[in-house]
Amino acid sequence: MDFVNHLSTNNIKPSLQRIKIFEYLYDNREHPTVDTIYSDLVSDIPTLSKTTVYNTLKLFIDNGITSTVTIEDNEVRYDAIMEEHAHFKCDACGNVYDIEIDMSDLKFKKMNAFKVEKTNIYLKGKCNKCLITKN
Amino acid sequence: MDFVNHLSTNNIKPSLQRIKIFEYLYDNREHPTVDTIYSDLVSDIPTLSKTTVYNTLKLFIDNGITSTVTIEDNEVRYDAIMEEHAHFKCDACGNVYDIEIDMSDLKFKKMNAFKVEKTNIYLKGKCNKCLITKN
DNA sequence: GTTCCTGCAAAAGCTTTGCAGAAGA
DNA sequence: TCTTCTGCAAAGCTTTTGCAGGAAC
Repeated sequence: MDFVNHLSTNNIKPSLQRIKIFEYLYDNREHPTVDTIYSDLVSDIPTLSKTTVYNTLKLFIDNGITSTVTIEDNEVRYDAIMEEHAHFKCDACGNVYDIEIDMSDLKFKKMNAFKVEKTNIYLKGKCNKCLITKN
Repeated sequence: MDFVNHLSTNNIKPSLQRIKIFEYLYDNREHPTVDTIYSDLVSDIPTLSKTTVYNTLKLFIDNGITSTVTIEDNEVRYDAIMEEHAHFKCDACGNVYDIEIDMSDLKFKKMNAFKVEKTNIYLKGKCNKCLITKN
Protein backbone atom coordinates (compact mmCIF):
# COMPACT_ATOMS: atom_id res chain seq x y z
CA MET A 1 0.00 0.00 0.00
CA ASP A 2 1.18 3.49 -0.87
CA PHE A 3 0.73 5.26 2.46
CA VAL A 4 1.81 8.68 1.25
CA ASN A 5 -0.72 8.60 -1.53
CA HIS A 6 -3.42 7.24 0.77
CA LEU A 7 -2.94 10.11 3.19
CA SER A 8 -2.80 12.72 0.43
CA THR A 9 -5.99 11.57 -1.25
CA ASN A 10 -7.69 11.89 2.13
CA ASN A 11 -6.55 15.49 2.63
CA ILE A 12 -3.85 14.65 5.13
CA LYS A 13 -0.40 16.09 4.57
CA PRO A 14 1.98 13.13 4.72
CA SER A 15 4.44 14.12 7.43
CA LEU A 16 6.88 11.52 8.70
CA GLN A 17 4.92 11.01 11.93
CA ARG A 18 1.64 10.57 10.09
CA ILE A 19 3.07 8.10 7.61
CA LYS A 20 4.66 6.02 10.35
CA ILE A 21 1.56 6.00 12.51
CA PHE A 22 -0.71 4.99 9.67
CA GLU A 23 1.75 2.36 8.51
CA TYR A 24 1.86 0.99 12.03
CA LEU A 25 -1.93 0.80 12.23
CA TYR A 26 -2.09 -0.86 8.86
CA ASP A 27 0.57 -3.45 9.65
CA ASN A 28 -0.45 -4.21 13.21
CA ARG A 29 -3.89 -5.69 13.09
CA GLU A 30 -4.21 -6.34 16.81
CA HIS A 31 -5.84 -2.91 17.15
CA PRO A 32 -3.28 -1.11 19.26
CA THR A 33 -3.96 1.47 21.94
CA VAL A 34 -2.40 4.96 21.90
CA ASP A 35 0.15 3.74 24.40
CA THR A 36 1.19 0.76 22.31
CA ILE A 37 1.50 2.86 19.19
CA TYR A 38 3.62 5.41 21.02
CA SER A 39 5.85 2.84 22.72
CA ASP A 40 6.51 0.92 19.54
CA LEU A 41 7.22 3.97 17.40
CA VAL A 42 9.29 6.06 19.79
CA SER A 43 12.39 3.95 19.10
CA ASP A 44 11.99 4.72 15.42
CA ILE A 45 11.15 8.42 15.93
CA PRO A 46 12.89 9.37 19.20
CA THR A 47 11.29 12.82 19.39
CA LEU A 48 7.76 11.47 19.05
CA SER A 49 5.29 12.58 21.71
CA LYS A 50 2.00 11.11 22.77
CA THR A 51 0.31 14.38 21.92
CA THR A 52 1.26 13.82 18.31
CA VAL A 53 -0.13 10.30 18.42
CA TYR A 54 -3.40 11.66 19.82
CA ASN A 55 -3.49 14.53 17.30
CA THR A 56 -2.73 12.23 14.41
CA LEU A 57 -5.30 9.59 15.30
CA LYS A 58 -7.94 12.28 15.71
CA LEU A 59 -7.01 13.60 12.27
CA PHE A 60 -7.26 10.10 10.78
CA ILE A 61 -10.68 9.55 12.35
CA ASP A 62 -11.97 12.96 11.21
CA ASN A 63 -10.87 12.12 7.69
CA GLY A 64 -12.37 8.65 7.77
CA ILE A 65 -9.28 6.49 7.37
CA THR A 66 -9.27 5.10 10.90
CA SER A 67 -11.94 4.02 13.34
CA THR A 68 -12.05 3.32 17.04
CA VAL A 69 -12.68 -0.01 18.70
CA THR A 70 -13.97 0.06 22.27
CA ILE A 71 -14.41 -3.60 23.01
CA GLU A 72 -13.25 -2.95 26.57
CA ASP A 73 -14.52 -0.10 28.74
CA ASN A 74 -11.17 1.16 29.86
CA GLU A 75 -9.22 1.19 26.62
CA VAL A 76 -9.72 2.73 23.21
CA ARG A 77 -8.15 0.88 20.33
CA TYR A 78 -7.61 1.97 16.73
CA ASP A 79 -8.24 0.25 13.45
CA ALA A 80 -7.11 1.20 9.94
CA ILE A 81 -9.56 -1.08 8.19
CA MET A 82 -12.78 0.68 7.32
CA GLU A 83 -14.70 -2.20 5.81
CA GLU A 84 -17.41 -3.51 8.10
CA HIS A 85 -16.25 -6.33 10.30
CA ALA A 86 -16.70 -7.56 13.82
CA HIS A 87 -14.08 -7.68 16.57
CA PHE A 88 -13.39 -10.62 18.82
CA LYS A 89 -11.38 -10.25 22.02
CA CYS A 90 -9.96 -13.30 23.73
CA ASP A 91 -10.36 -13.13 27.50
CA ALA A 92 -7.34 -15.34 27.98
CA CYS A 93 -4.62 -13.80 25.80
CA GLY A 94 -6.14 -10.36 25.31
CA ASN A 95 -5.69 -10.37 21.55
CA VAL A 96 -8.31 -8.71 19.37
CA TYR A 97 -9.13 -10.46 16.11
CA ASP A 98 -11.04 -9.24 13.08
CA ILE A 99 -14.06 -11.32 12.15
CA GLU A 100 -15.63 -11.20 8.73
CA ILE A 101 -19.32 -10.58 8.87
CA ASP A 102 -22.15 -10.27 6.43
CA MET A 103 -24.24 -7.44 7.83
CA SER A 104 -27.18 -8.47 5.70
CA ASP A 105 -27.63 -11.44 8.02
CA LEU A 106 -28.48 -9.06 10.82
CA LYS A 107 -32.16 -8.67 11.42
CA PHE A 108 -33.44 -6.45 14.18
CA LYS A 109 -36.97 -6.31 15.41
CA LYS A 110 -38.72 -2.96 15.86
CA MET A 111 -36.09 -1.23 13.73
CA ASN A 112 -38.34 0.00 10.94
CA ALA A 113 -38.39 3.53 12.32
CA PHE A 114 -34.64 3.84 12.95
CA LYS A 115 -32.02 4.80 10.43
CA VAL A 116 -28.90 2.80 11.22
CA GLU A 117 -25.72 4.47 9.97
CA LYS A 118 -23.09 2.46 11.76
CA THR A 119 -22.95 -1.01 13.27
CA ASN A 120 -20.34 -2.16 15.75
CA ILE A 121 -20.17 -5.77 16.82
CA TYR A 122 -17.92 -6.85 19.65
CA LEU A 123 -17.49 -10.46 20.67
CA LYS A 124 -15.67 -11.86 23.67
CA GLY A 125 -14.63 -15.37 24.54
CA LYS A 126 -11.73 -17.72 24.01
CA CYS A 127 -9.69 -17.91 20.84
CA ASN A 128 -8.61 -21.09 19.14
CA LYS A 129 -5.04 -20.90 20.42
CA CYS A 130 -6.06 -20.47 24.08
CA LEU A 131 -8.66 -23.25 23.90
CA ILE A 132 -6.03 -25.69 22.67
CA THR A 133 -3.39 -24.64 25.21
CA LYS A 134 -5.76 -25.00 28.12
CA ASN A 135 -6.94 -28.50 27.27
CA MET B 1 -39.84 -5.91 40.97
CA ASP B 2 -38.66 -6.67 44.48
CA PHE B 3 -35.27 -4.96 44.51
CA VAL B 4 -34.34 -6.02 48.04
CA ASN B 5 -34.94 -9.64 47.20
CA HIS B 6 -33.17 -9.34 43.86
CA LEU B 7 -30.05 -7.98 45.55
CA SER B 8 -30.16 -10.56 48.32
CA THR B 9 -30.48 -13.52 45.98
CA ASN B 10 -27.41 -12.22 44.17
CA ASN B 11 -25.32 -12.05 47.37
CA ILE B 12 -25.54 -8.29 47.71
CA LYS B 13 -26.53 -6.87 51.06
CA PRO B 14 -29.41 -4.52 50.36
CA SER B 15 -28.23 -1.22 51.82
CA LEU B 16 -30.21 1.93 51.08
CA GLN B 17 -27.66 3.16 48.56
CA ARG B 18 -27.56 -0.15 46.74
CA ILE B 19 -31.34 -0.44 46.56
CA LYS B 20 -31.71 3.10 45.24
CA ILE B 21 -28.96 2.72 42.65
CA PHE B 22 -30.34 -0.54 41.33
CA GLU B 23 -33.87 0.83 41.32
CA TYR B 24 -32.63 3.83 39.36
CA LEU B 25 -30.90 1.62 36.79
CA TYR B 26 -33.97 -0.53 36.46
CA ASP B 27 -36.36 2.38 36.03
CA ASN B 28 -34.17 4.54 33.79
CA ARG B 29 -33.61 2.63 30.61
CA GLU B 30 -31.60 5.32 28.86
CA HIS B 31 -28.45 3.65 30.24
CA PRO B 32 -27.16 6.37 32.52
CA THR B 33 -23.53 7.24 33.20
CA VAL B 34 -22.03 7.34 36.70
CA ASP B 35 -22.43 11.09 36.68
CA THR B 36 -26.11 10.97 35.80
CA ILE B 37 -26.83 8.35 38.42
CA TYR B 38 -25.04 10.39 41.06
CA SER B 39 -26.65 13.70 40.09
CA ASP B 40 -30.14 12.28 40.05
CA LEU B 41 -29.82 10.38 43.32
CA VAL B 42 -27.96 12.92 45.44
CA SER B 43 -31.14 14.92 46.03
CA ASP B 44 -32.74 11.78 47.42
CA ILE B 45 -29.67 10.67 49.41
CA PRO B 46 -27.84 13.92 50.24
CA THR B 47 -24.79 12.16 51.71
CA LEU B 48 -24.25 10.02 48.63
CA SER B 49 -20.77 10.12 47.12
CA LYS B 50 -19.56 9.19 43.67
CA THR B 51 -17.21 6.69 45.26
CA THR B 52 -20.23 4.78 46.47
CA VAL B 53 -21.79 4.88 43.02
CA TYR B 54 -18.57 3.48 41.56
CA ASN B 55 -18.25 0.87 44.32
CA THR B 56 -21.85 -0.19 43.95
CA LEU B 57 -21.81 -0.50 40.17
CA LYS B 58 -18.62 -2.55 40.37
CA LEU B 59 -20.35 -4.81 42.89
CA PHE B 60 -23.39 -5.17 40.63
CA ILE B 61 -21.21 -6.07 37.66
CA ASP B 62 -19.14 -8.57 39.64
CA ASN B 63 -22.37 -10.23 40.76
CA GLY B 64 -23.85 -10.26 37.28
CA ILE B 65 -26.90 -8.05 37.77
CA THR B 66 -25.60 -5.10 35.71
CA SER B 67 -23.57 -4.75 32.56
CA THR B 68 -21.69 -1.92 30.89
CA VAL B 69 -22.52 -0.28 27.61
CA THR B 70 -19.67 1.48 25.80
CA ILE B 71 -21.33 2.67 22.66
CA GLU B 72 -19.27 5.86 22.83
CA ASP B 73 -15.53 5.90 23.48
CA ASN B 74 -15.57 8.55 26.17
CA GLU B 75 -18.45 7.40 28.34
CA VAL B 76 -19.33 4.19 30.14
CA ARG B 77 -23.02 3.57 30.62
CA TYR B 78 -24.77 0.99 32.78
CA ASP B 79 -27.62 -1.38 32.11
CA ALA B 80 -29.68 -3.46 34.54
CA ILE B 81 -31.11 -5.75 31.86
CA MET B 82 -29.03 -8.83 31.37
CA GLU B 83 -30.92 -10.46 28.52
CA GLU B 84 -29.10 -10.18 25.20
CA HIS B 85 -30.09 -7.13 23.24
CA ALA B 86 -28.49 -4.52 21.03
CA HIS B 87 -28.08 -0.81 21.77
CA PHE B 88 -28.89 1.98 19.41
CA LYS B 89 -27.58 5.51 20.00
CA CYS B 90 -29.13 8.42 18.14
CA ASP B 91 -26.50 10.88 16.92
CA ALA B 92 -29.02 13.69 17.05
CA CYS B 93 -30.62 13.45 20.49
CA GLY B 94 -28.03 11.27 22.20
CA ASN B 95 -30.56 8.81 23.58
CA VAL B 96 -29.65 5.14 23.80
CA TYR B 97 -32.41 2.66 22.97
CA ASP B 98 -32.63 -1.06 23.55
CA ILE B 99 -33.15 -3.13 20.43
CA GLU B 100 -34.46 -6.66 20.55
CA ILE B 101 -32.29 -9.06 18.64
CA ASP B 102 -32.30 -12.71 17.82
CA MET B 103 -28.67 -13.73 18.15
CA SER B 104 -29.30 -16.88 16.18
CA ASP B 105 -29.55 -14.70 13.08
CA LEU B 106 -25.90 -13.82 13.48
CA LYS B 107 -23.61 -15.85 11.31
CA PHE B 108 -19.90 -15.22 11.36
CA LYS B 109 -17.40 -16.64 8.93
CA LYS B 110 -14.23 -18.30 10.18
CA MET B 111 -15.64 -18.57 13.69
CA ASN B 112 -15.58 -22.36 13.99
CA ALA B 113 -12.47 -22.27 16.17
CA PHE B 114 -13.55 -19.47 18.52
CA LYS B 115 -15.71 -19.86 21.58
CA VAL B 116 -17.93 -16.80 21.80
CA GLU B 117 -19.08 -16.08 25.35
CA LYS B 118 -20.48 -12.59 24.98
CA THR B 119 -21.81 -10.55 22.10
CA ASN B 120 -22.19 -6.78 22.15
CA ILE B 121 -23.92 -5.00 19.30
CA TYR B 122 -23.88 -1.22 19.11
CA LEU B 123 -25.76 0.69 16.44
CA LYS B 124 -25.63 4.38 15.66
CA GLY B 125 -27.82 6.56 13.49
CA LYS B 126 -30.97 8.60 13.74
CA CYS B 127 -33.98 7.63 15.80
CA ASN B 128 -37.56 7.86 14.66
CA LYS B 129 -38.26 11.02 16.63
CA CYS B 130 -35.28 12.94 15.24
CA LEU B 131 -35.97 11.83 11.65
CA ILE B 132 -39.50 13.22 11.87
CA THR B 133 -38.46 16.48 13.54
CA LYS B 134 -35.76 17.18 10.97
CA ASN B 135 -37.99 16.71 7.90
C1' DG C 1 -17.56 -6.30 69.43
C1' DT C 2 -16.87 -7.46 64.94
C1' DT C 3 -17.69 -6.98 60.33
C1' DC C 4 -19.06 -4.63 56.48
C1' DC C 5 -20.34 -0.18 54.20
C1' DT C 6 -19.88 4.64 53.13
C1' DG C 7 -17.75 8.71 51.61
C1' DC C 8 -14.00 12.27 52.03
C1' DA C 9 -9.58 13.35 50.28
C1' DA C 10 -5.86 12.27 47.64
C1' DA C 11 -3.71 9.80 43.98
C1' DA C 12 -3.52 7.85 39.53
C1' DG C 13 -4.46 7.55 34.69
C1' DC C 14 -5.76 9.01 30.31
C1' DT C 15 -6.81 12.72 27.14
C1' DT C 16 -7.03 17.54 25.82
C1' DT C 17 -5.39 22.28 25.56
C1' DG C 18 -2.13 26.23 25.14
C1' DC C 19 1.60 27.66 23.19
C1' DA C 20 6.31 28.28 21.37
C1' DG C 21 9.60 26.60 18.41
C1' DA C 22 10.50 23.80 14.15
C1' DA C 23 9.57 22.33 9.67
C1' DG C 24 7.80 22.79 5.21
C1' DA C 25 5.79 25.25 1.06
C1' DT D 1 7.50 34.63 4.79
C1' DC D 2 3.54 32.40 6.02
C1' DT D 3 1.26 28.47 7.25
C1' DT D 4 1.09 24.11 9.28
C1' DC D 5 2.95 20.57 12.37
C1' DT D 6 5.16 18.90 16.48
C1' DG D 7 5.81 18.16 21.23
C1' DC D 8 6.57 19.95 26.03
C1' DA D 9 4.11 21.32 30.03
C1' DA D 10 0.03 22.09 32.28
C1' DA D 11 -4.78 21.51 32.90
C1' DG D 12 -8.98 18.75 32.96
C1' DC D 13 -11.61 14.59 33.68
C1' DT D 14 -12.82 10.22 35.09
C1' DT D 15 -11.88 6.46 38.01
C1' DT D 16 -9.38 4.22 41.79
C1' DT D 17 -7.29 3.88 46.33
C1' DG D 18 -6.46 4.64 51.33
C1' DC D 19 -8.49 5.19 55.26
C1' DA D 20 -11.39 6.75 59.17
C1' DG D 21 -15.88 7.08 60.87
C1' DG D 22 -20.44 4.93 60.96
C1' DA D 23 -24.01 1.50 60.52
C1' DA D 24 -25.63 -3.06 60.93
C1' DC D 25 -25.92 -7.41 63.19
